[in-house]
Parts: sequence; structure tokens; C-alpha cells
Amino acid sequence: MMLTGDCMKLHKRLGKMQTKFEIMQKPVTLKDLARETGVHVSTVCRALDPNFRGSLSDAVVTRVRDAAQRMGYRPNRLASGLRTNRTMTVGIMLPDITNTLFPPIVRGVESVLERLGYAAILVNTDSDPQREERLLNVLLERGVDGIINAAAHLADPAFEMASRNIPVVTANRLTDSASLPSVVNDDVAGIAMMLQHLVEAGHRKIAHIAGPSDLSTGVTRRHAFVQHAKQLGLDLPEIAIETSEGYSEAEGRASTQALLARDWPMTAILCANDRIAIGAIDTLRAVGLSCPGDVSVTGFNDIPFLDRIPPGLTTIQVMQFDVGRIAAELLVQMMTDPGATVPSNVVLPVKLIERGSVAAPRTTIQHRPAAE
Amino acid sequence: MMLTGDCMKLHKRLGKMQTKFEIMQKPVTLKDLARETGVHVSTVCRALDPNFRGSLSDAVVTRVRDAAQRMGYRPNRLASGLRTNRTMTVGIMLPDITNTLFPPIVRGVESVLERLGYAAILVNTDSDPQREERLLNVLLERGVDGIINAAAHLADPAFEMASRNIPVVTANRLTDSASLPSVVNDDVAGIAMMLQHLVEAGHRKIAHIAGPSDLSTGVTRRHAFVQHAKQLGLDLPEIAIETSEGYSEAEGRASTQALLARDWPMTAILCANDRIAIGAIDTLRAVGLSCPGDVSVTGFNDIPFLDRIPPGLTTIQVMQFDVGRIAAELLVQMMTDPGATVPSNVVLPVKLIERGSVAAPRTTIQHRPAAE
DNA sequence: GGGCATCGTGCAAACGATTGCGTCATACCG
DNA sequence: CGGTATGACGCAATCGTTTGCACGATGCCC
Repeated sequence: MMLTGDCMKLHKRLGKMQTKFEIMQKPVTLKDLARETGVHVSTVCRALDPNFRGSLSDAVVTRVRDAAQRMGYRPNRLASGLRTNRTMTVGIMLPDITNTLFPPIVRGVESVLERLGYAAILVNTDSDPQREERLLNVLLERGVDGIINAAAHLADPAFEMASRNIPVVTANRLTDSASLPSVVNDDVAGIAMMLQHLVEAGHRKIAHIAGPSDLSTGVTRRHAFVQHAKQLGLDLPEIAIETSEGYSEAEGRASTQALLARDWPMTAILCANDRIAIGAIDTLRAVGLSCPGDVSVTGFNDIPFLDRIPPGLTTIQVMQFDVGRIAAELLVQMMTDPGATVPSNVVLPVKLIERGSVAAPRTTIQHRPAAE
Repeated sequence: MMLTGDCMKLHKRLGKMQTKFEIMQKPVTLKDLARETGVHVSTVCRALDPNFRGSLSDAVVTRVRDAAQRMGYRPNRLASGLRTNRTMTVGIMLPDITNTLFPPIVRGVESVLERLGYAAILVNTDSDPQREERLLNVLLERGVDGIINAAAHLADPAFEMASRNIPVVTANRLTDSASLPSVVNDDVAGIAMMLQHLVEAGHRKIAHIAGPSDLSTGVTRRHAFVQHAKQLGLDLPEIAIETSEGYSEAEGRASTQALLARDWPMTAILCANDRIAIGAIDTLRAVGLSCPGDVSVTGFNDIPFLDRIPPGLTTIQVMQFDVGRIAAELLVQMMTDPGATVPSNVVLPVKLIERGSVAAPRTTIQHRPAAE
């Protein structure tokens, strides 16, 4: 009877193993180490725990550790996580990793988490709230210890909910709720510097292509633009601002067409980010206007390779790696000491990078191409 | 006694909860659903299993599912994975996500895995074997069901080992061992096309900056270059080839300096990838040579924004998204049906993109800048 | 009407690691 | 020498799901 049972079991196991991974050896567990070293599995567990605050004889500890080393023991984080409720895994949520703005954030996050033994599950929301909610579940089902959200929308009910049960830090963007710790760039200062720069170059009629109005970067930069334009006493009619639906070259092109169609004699366009600015320059060129000859254009972020793309976009350099790094540091604090309330909102300094896309305005401004 | 124990427990639990996440409710489990619906937890489990092949009364199924919905049940993948040995999580290993070559691969992988309910743990090796081994452990400890390795070195003992116990597919690169399924671009065809293109433009003295010799892309492209150069009857001395240590602009600059120092009258440099090519053009310009006027330069991969960088690099377009997508499809096959031996090596077609960095060679070739 | 298949559920043992508590034995103190 | 503190370990429950098996009930056939 017993024999039969064992045979069956063995047979099945072989049946499974003989498929592809022939030499597949079962991973060694604490139980195996216990058998090998002749102590109880609980003792093995403690011997392997680097910060175990109890007492074990040195003999046992070294014996266990040697065995673990020798037999290639690899802790099973699933089991461990099930028991302790800590998986040493965090979630990173971002709009789209192919957007060059985000990889540095990821590396920044990893730069602090990896040392501490964390791994990161990465998900791309494509700015789709439905996907975002689904992916949030994907993370929670896997018991992540915390989440870094670089895809935050201003209104983000799912995350508001989640953040009640699990540490969440937003990176690069903010949520409406001030309760969420965040790490962002100094959008206000960046816009102020840029506007100042344009004015110093002689511009007085400056248009703005704003980012999406459901993103903090969109509204913050837009608001900063309006505020500082007023302070500087600039002429700022409604039609000087066009709000794009997304941070893409295509949106930049479309928005620029819209601006041009309005017949406002702008001499510069301050764009909410680099990709929009690139699109803007595309459209300017397409209608026969040159940048910076006819219209100056500025960006935001200073994405990679931007320095190599003519005419060289004058932009605001942000520290994306540090955004990720500091966000991770906050998250670690929250994860390790849930008691400490760490809801800080870190704002990182930015820097103006002058390139070739800004020049003094022409005395005679010719807005529509002659051909039209 | 029992009472005291319970009190203690309760006290502790409260102590933990009252910290930051006040309203933190315990996640609802199968047990909760069982209590709620009045059936056994095993029944609940089956009722929730979409492809359960047994029989359950419709009444119970709907009752359970309703309760699950209502109470916000979220399956615990840790527990599930512990029991079934399937975590619905895969590992993606790549050299560096900030290298724009890799994000599309990641999205390609996700495009197939996400639909099937998989999540991805992403790790960056920085091409450091030590890190690679450590990160491999990070993945295995978390019980990933499979690994997509886009950071493969030619000799990769760790992965050879791992691939005996768990499905592994290499993407974009190959390993020495033919046993690992892989998805790569047609490096040979790409180099052949490019060489042909240069020859048709009139070049006969073509140098090559090869990629690192521990990477399949490095040696494959180099080998293809040599083969086709011979076939085309080109003059190809040893000094026409410089092997770089990495796929970076800096390496491209250094290698180009080395080539220039050799006094071989090359009229074109075929670079192993775009970033090397960009570096090459940098150096040419630095010593007063123009591209394509004095020396034609070509790349490989067609990374984003390349079309916007002057003079417009003529390059080979690869389908990185599909590399990821197909690698994931292979992986899924291997994960779901370990019996089927799927070790195929998929090679994706490439395409020549003509831009401005290739021109006919000058009749009079002047190699060292006049100033030197 | 007895026997037998089938259906709908329950039972309980896993999976591997963690941890509060209990239990020895030794050491030490008065 | 009795008693107690302490050190070194074992015991067993627990985390949440899964799944082979058992078990009662119903239906069906001869």
C-alpha cells in the first residue's frame, strides 16, 4: 500500500522531469539542510539568518552555512514572503519605458533597492487608467512591499486606495492627494528660468504648449508659465497657450499648427517638454519657418541625444536618476519602518541648458510663410 | 490562558496596524470567502478556477464568485506559487535599460506576457558577470517561471546551468551553447547589405569597428564583415578592423582614433552599431574630417532619434519589439508545455536605411587633417 | 430493489520558511 | 548543594492555495 503510493509518486515525478529539463534537481530546502546537518529546520533557519538575535553555537552555525554553500541552497522567497508578508519585491509603474525619460528613473530606483536585496517588477500603463488599475492588481497579487509610481495622474483613486495598505511613492509626477510622498523636479523654477531666459533674449510674445491637464507636470508648468508671464508683464492672451493631449512629437506638431493658425505674432514657444518641442520645430520647418531664426523654441527634461539634434534645443535639465534614487530611499524608509510617517514631498533642483534653439526675435516678424 | 494569548495577539496586531496605514484591512482570503459562502475553502478555490475540470453546482459557483467580487478578493500568488511552483512571473535580464536599444524589447515581451497574466521582474546587469550571477539568483529566489536574457555573453555558464532547471530564451544576442532558444536579428544579412551598399557607392577601402568579442553580435558582425569583404574582393588588411570594448559613443571615438592613427587610407567605416558610429563621427569631426565628405560611416540597429541626428546615419533597422515579442512567445511555449522541445533559433529580417552618412569616396583621399 | 456510476463537496496534506514557546542541559550564585 | 538564570536547540503552528482522495447522495439500469 505504502509502497504503491510511493511508486506512483515517483513515477509521476519522473514523468514530469523527463520532459525537457532532464537533470532538473529539486531545489534544496531548509529541510534538506536540516537532514544534512542533523539539526532541526528551525535551527537551520536561524543559523542562516544574518541578523538573528538569539544564541546558536558557532559550531552549528558554520556547519549549517557550509552545508548551505556546498549544496547550493537558495532561499525560497515565496515561502518566506508568505510567512512574513515581505517579498523583498517592489513595483515600478510607469507610462512607457520606451520613453527615454523613464529608464534613468528605473536605474535610480534600482541603485538603492538592489543593494538592499529588493527586486523590481516593472509595468507600463500607457497612460491608460484601465491598464493602470489592472497592473496595480498584478503588483498587489504578487505582494510587492511597496510601489513607485511614475505614471501618476492627478486624480488617481486606485492609488489612493492602495496607498492605505502599502507604501507608495510617486516619482516625477504628483497626485492630487498631498498624502502621497513624492519626488519631483522643480517645474516651477524650471519654467521661471526658461521664461526669464527668453525675455532676456528679447522675446515678449511667448506662446506655451502645455502638457496634458490630467498630469501634474502639465498643470504645474502651465500654471508657472502664466504666473511668471504676468510677473514679467508679458502680453498673454488666451490664444497664446495650447494644451496638448500628450507628451509626444505628434502632439507637439499638432499644437504648433493650432498656434500658428491663430495669427498671434509669437516669437517663441515655450514647450512643456522636449518631445513636444521637437514636434514644434518640425511643424515650424514644415511651414517654412526656421528655429531659432523665426521662432525660438524651448523644451523641458533634456532627454538623451537632445544635444545632438539640431538646432540644439535649449531646455531644462532634470535629474531623473535622482528622482528614482530618492523615491526609492523614501520608499525604503516607509517599508522598513511603517511607523515613521515619511510623507515628504521632495523637489529636485533643475538647470537651464542653453543650446541653439533660442535667439533674439527678428525685428520684422513674418508669421505665415510667404507662400500661403 | 487562551484568552490571554488571544489578547496578546490582538494587541500586537493593533500595535502594528496603528502606525501608518490605519485603515489597513487584512486582505480577504479563500477562508474568508468560505466562511461567507458557507462552503469549504477547497470548494471556493475550485469555484474561482476558470478552467476547473470537475463539477460544481452553478449555485455555489455564482455564490462564491459574487462574494469574491463583493469582498474584493485578490488571490495571493505567493501562496499559489508556493503550492504549484508557478508564479506567473518571468525575469527579464538586460545590460542597461537606459540603452535605447532595450526598452522596445521589454515592451515586446510584455505585449505577449501581460495578456497571459504574467508580470516581469527587470534587472540590469551592466554587462558585469558578477552582477549577472547575483541577479540571476534574485530571479530564481523569486521563483520566476522563465527568463528572457537580453544580456547574454557568448560564454555564460550561469545561464547554461539555469537553463537546465528553468526555461530561458536569449533575445538580441546568442550564447555559445546552441541549446538555448534564441531570437536575434539577421546580423549576417545586415552586414552583407551594408557592405554591398558601401561598395556600390564606390568604396573599396572599408574599415570595421567591431563590437566586443564576448558578445555574439560583436563576433557575428565582425565575421560577416570579413567574409563578405573577401567575397567582394576588397582589400582587407588586419589594421582595417578595430575591436571595441563596448557599444558606446566613447568606444566609438577611441576606436576611430586608433583607426586613423594607422594611416590606412579608408574611405568608409562600417560600425558594429549606431552608438559606435556616432562616436566615430564625433572623432572624425574632431580631427577635421567630415562625414560623409571625407569618410562615410554606417551604423546598426537604427535606434530612436537617429534619423534626427546629422548627417543622418545610414544604418540597419532591426525589429527590437518583435525580438522581445517572439522571445516571449517561445518562452511561453516552453513554460506551458515543458515537454515540447522548442529550442529554435529565430532570426528576424533586417532592413537597410539610407540616410546621409554615406557618399561616394573622394577621388583624392586626404586622411590626416592638414594641420597635423 | 440492489448495485453502480456520477455528481457535488469536504478533508487534509502538502509547498518552504518563520517564530513564539517549551525543554533540556549547563553554569553560576548564594 | 539547591535553585535559578541562561544558552542552545526542538516543536509545531502558521501564512493562503492547491489537489488527490474520500464520502455521501442522487440517479439510473437491469
